[in-house]
Amino acid sequence: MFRKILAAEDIDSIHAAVISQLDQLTHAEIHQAKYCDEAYLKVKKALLDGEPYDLLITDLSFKQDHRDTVLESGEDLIKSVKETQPEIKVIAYSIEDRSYKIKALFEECGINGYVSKGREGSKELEKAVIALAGDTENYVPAPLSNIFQANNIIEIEEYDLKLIKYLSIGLTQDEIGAKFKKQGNVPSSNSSIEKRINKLKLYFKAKNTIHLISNAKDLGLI
Amino acid sequence: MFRKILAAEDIDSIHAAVISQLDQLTHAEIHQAKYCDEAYLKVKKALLDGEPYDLLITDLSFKQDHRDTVLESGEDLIKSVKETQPEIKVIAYSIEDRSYKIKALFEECGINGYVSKGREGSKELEKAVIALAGDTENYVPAPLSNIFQANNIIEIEEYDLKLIKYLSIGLTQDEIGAKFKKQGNVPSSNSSIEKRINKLKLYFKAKNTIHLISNAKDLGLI
DNA sequence: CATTTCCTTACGGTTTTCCGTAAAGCTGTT
DNA sequence: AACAGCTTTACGGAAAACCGTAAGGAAATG
Repeated sequence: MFRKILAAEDIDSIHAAVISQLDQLTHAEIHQAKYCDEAYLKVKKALLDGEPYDLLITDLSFKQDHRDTVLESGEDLIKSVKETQPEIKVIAYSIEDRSYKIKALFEECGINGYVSKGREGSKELEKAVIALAGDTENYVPAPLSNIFQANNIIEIEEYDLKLIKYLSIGLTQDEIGAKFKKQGNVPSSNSSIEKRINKLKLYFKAKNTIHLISNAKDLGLI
Repeated sequence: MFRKILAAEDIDSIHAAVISQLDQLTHAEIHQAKYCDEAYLKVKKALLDGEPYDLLITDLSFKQDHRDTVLESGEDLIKSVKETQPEIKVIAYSIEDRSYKIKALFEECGINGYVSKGREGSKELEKAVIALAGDTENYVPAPLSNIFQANNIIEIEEYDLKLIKYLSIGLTQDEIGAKFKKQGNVPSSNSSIEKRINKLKLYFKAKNTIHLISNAKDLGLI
């Protein structure tokens, strides 16, 4: 079983529930964080002190408040943590239930378990913790186990999502190209971006970019 | 203080936290519901039995699952409950933090208190419960108290709504003009439509039309 | 190593949007 | 009738998006 657990979550109600639950389930030392940055610093410090966490349970979305923050989302946090301490186990605990998003979490952020907040969230969380405490490498809840079957659903990648997001916040294709270049993200040429948007328009049966973004919003992609 | 409280919420973690909190705070009989329909039935039954609830605390969004449901959202639930038992106090407890949405909850659903889930959600909830238990009619958390000041009301007419809707389904400004002409809707010239879109962009602080539609969707206008 | 294939980039021409200015029309006042 | 104030319409140039075609490059195949 785990010895030292960090729970990152900004909604205090959930926080309280998760902690009391972990307390009953394990004998671990349980710490908490209400901000991504805070969580990251704790992970880092624990590692330096030679007493690293062996499990991180984190939400994905954190509200912004007055504080200046470096890490803005659970995804950012997970990536940073996994860079610092690759062997740590991470469970994402979020309201998110879109399978392609969850798939991306496993593939791009390297999470080891996903639990969807909901009517049976606590039970699922418990199962995930127990599974990962054993020798299970990745825990995917049963109803989602199909997400890794090859070509199942949409083939929208991180890149497309980013593109759509940038469009939706009012950036021009030029600006998006510049942004991608800065991020070292390819393809980044105006031409490619244009082409990609075109593909997306075909895919989503949109007449123009406005329509595309409108559809993407309806589908909950952004 | 309240004697009988119903808490409706689908995320079990939050549920547990809210209930244990209410338990400590009040001597009330506390019931729970994980579905809108379930909550509504409980309110109705309690009323018929002559032992009505005097406080309902509810989330706004409930996940869909296998069940067939009549009421699909917290708003629906609140409206139905207030019709059935107008004097019941209702606190909405949600992640929502857009002030115009919250304002609408007070004005259209008749809620008596709003608490935003977040880092201090529990404390706020406690304050709201205490305030409403006294003779306070409506409890609005301090950071939102400005939402009822007149001048931030949105002045969007039917015409603008139609315009935004047409844009969102991919029509060009030309096409929209033609459509308006056919409907005998003025103004219908390209120039006027252009100008109107411009005003809307200013109003919604949008950089371009894509951004405008994106914002309009976020605001729930369409 | 040559060839094929796929992806990225470049470019030119057309359409649509964007933006400012100005004319035309309508209304109410003096 | 003259005038001011407002809305609608018209128009022209700049910017951005749209669309097709083609060149350049990298990886894969034989």
